Amino acid sequence: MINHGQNHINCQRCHFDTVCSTQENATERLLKPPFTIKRFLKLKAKEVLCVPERKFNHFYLIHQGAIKTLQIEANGKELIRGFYFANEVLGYEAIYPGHYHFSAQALEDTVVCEIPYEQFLKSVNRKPLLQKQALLWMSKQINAGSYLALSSAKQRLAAFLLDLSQRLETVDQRFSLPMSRQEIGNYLRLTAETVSRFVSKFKQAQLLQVQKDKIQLLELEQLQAIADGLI
Amino acid sequence: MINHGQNHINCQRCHFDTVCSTQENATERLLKPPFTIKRFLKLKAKEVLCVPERKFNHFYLIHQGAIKTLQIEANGKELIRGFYFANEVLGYEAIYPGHYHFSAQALEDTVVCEIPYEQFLKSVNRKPLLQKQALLWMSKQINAGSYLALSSAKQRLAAFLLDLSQRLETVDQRFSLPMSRQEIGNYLRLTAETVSRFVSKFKQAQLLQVQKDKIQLLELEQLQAIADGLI
DNA sequence: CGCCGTATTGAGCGCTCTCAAGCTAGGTGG
DNA sequence: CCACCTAGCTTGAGAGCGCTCAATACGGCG
Repeated sequence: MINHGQNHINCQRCHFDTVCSTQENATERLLKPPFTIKRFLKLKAKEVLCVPERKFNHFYLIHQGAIKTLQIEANGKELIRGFYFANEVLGYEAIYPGHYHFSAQALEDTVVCEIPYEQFLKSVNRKPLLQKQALLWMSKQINAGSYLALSSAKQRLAAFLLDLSQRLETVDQRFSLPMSRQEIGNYLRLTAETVSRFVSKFKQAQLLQVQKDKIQLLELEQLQAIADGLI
Repeated sequence: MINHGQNHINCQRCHFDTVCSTQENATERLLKPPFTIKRFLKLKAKEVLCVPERKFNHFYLIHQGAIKTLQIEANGKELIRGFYFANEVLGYEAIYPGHYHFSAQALEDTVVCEIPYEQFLKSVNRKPLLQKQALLWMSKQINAGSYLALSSAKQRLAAFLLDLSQRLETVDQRFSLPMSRQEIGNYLRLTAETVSRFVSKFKQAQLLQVQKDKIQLLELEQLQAIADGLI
């Protein structure tokens, strides 16, 4: 089950710091009704955060862990729409339809912060800087996963790995893949076998080291060249 | 060359009506410096609206016509990122990087309205409703072209045609394709030949009528079923 | 009418998928 | 401690979808 609580959370780098009651001074807090603006949810691996058709009311900021969003196609296939990691926000895509049209599921033990949209809107109206920030985040989201348009499996996989290594803010490009080969393939429109084959080829070419979910990118420039279709 | 002017433009359905000087009353106008908030640009077919690396300062609302955005990949291939039609806005994706990372080119004779971003931000701060609208539009943009993730050529093409027929607000699903087969393919990650082949197959199956760029969708449900991977 | 760019259609190839058989690592129970 | 089990990963062989290359048809325009 989802565990609510606020202990041991580091809010220092949160996008929503200016929305957040913990960041506001006493005067501001007195002007507002006595509710908690944010709420933490602790999810175990594989736990579901939201389901399709659920009304959109909240953003979810990932504090720790990883989330995947997915749709079930009419033909029954699972289609992964995105991965979300620490300091990223889930929910912008649900504003327009007014409901989530995807499921969101934790890939590993994860802590998210639930931010009421209405509260966010009110906060935005009082804070021009937050307004500007919100447009920036959403603009960033529009550009997310643009490498999915690349034509070959090799290109998309190389671009995906480079993207991960950036977003996970790794040291030495060393990180754990929180998702399975099947999930990577599903996201990149490839089969798990094809993902596995190209990971092996990259390993053989000494562009990376990999052992199950432990991976380290070694030759960033070459991987980038592959993503760019130059190799 | 780009022709500036404001004659014969219908602003009734514009997203930005509340930003627009022509919509504001005299009192509001007196409070502001004497500049034109919006400016119309008339583009001939194939004319370029913006180029990569140009600093982002403006949204472009398409009043009439059609625009494509494209990038040149490192390997020299043209990659079409999106099509924009009447009443759609180009530019949200450039907020975050701070510059356009694509070219935008008119597919046919086109009229766009240039809206300064800074002006837009100021307007947003005074108008909570516009604020809410802006988030809606950007959210919509995040979801745009989601059918590009579909796995087969047939699915993507069917979804594309259905998308066009909606966005062009056609009568009887009858419309003109403003882009070439090559451009469709380029957007859908297919070759022009593959596009042509499947258009022919759809025609043969009497799902649509087509003659060069004139097209009429006949069997929407069947096309949708194809897009859904059910056929 | 002839020219040229675009669209169509065909034949063969190659990349990615499908299906299937090992392999590995982690967990369980004797 | 090890045999066993299971889920996910790897690797191989063959098939099929979409690409490449090429020939032909169409249509707009000078």
